[in-house]
Amino acid sequence: MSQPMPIGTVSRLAGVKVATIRYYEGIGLLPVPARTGANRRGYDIEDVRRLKFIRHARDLGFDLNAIRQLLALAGLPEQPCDEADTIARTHLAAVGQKIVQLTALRAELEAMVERGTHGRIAECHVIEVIANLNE
Amino acid sequence: MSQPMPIGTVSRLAGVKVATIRYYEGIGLLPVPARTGANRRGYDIEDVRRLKFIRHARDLGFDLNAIRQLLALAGLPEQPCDEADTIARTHLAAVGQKIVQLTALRAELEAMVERGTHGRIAECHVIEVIANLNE
DNA sequence: CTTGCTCCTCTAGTGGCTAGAGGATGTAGC
DNA sequence: GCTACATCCTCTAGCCACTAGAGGAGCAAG
Repeated sequence: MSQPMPIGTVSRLAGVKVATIRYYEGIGLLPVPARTGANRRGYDIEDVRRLKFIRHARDLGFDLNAIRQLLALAGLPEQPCDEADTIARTHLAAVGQKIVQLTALRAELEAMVERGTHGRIAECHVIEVIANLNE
Repeated sequence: MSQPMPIGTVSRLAGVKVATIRYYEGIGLLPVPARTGANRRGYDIEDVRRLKFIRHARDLGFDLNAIRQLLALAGLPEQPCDEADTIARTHLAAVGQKIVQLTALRAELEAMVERGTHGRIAECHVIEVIANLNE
């Protein structure tokens, strides 16, 4: 068997910070690793794979709860993949919603900023708009 | 002079929750109000205006730090409004950035989800993509 | 043997609130 | 006056996903 890796190595290989790895262990997202004689955590390739999975899912915007479920599913190759699909679709819908919101927001901000930067605060369009927004 | 309003009334008028008003007071965003004999906060119209300003700015996505600056500027009508404009433009740029990011994300999620929901986890496209994302 | 890196644990902070405990006061109806 | 009930008070802790830092132990190279 291969030597266990120290946390710093796993961190580099998986692209996840040392502190974050310990955090994931604390919340039960990563299994508690064996310790060396000097009380250091020892990891193997499987841990690196799991951390990469987590990081990729984070990059895709999944929250840790969703990732917890996805990890559980990934460990059951015979199960149907409906559930994983549902998680992904739900997230996709949320991202779409967010884009819609932000796009509306951007339009409002653009309208607000459009008029030039000249003048005193007393006539400042930005301040005015915020002060008098409908309702 | 008008009677001071209790916090619940201000809350209703400004559309800001009671707990949030107290929170804003705690972080110095809202001036510490006078108290009635029974130790209750007493507010006036000016406080309602300020809270509405804060809420509108929050709705526009400004963070409390930016709002703190905008409030300070709003109180100086003779100052030039460049600074307020800059704050708004900076925020607008951030929103634009976020939209770009989320749009890219959405494309990735769409590609991931596109293939049907059929099959076992072992062939699940969603899990596969997350497990093997580049790098 | 010293320097400097990595590792350990533990605590507290980030932003912007929200929820709840536990108690005092005010108001309305009877 | 009494009884509900709403509203107010303070204080603490929780949310999410980390991050930062203190304070100390161990390990490898020169």
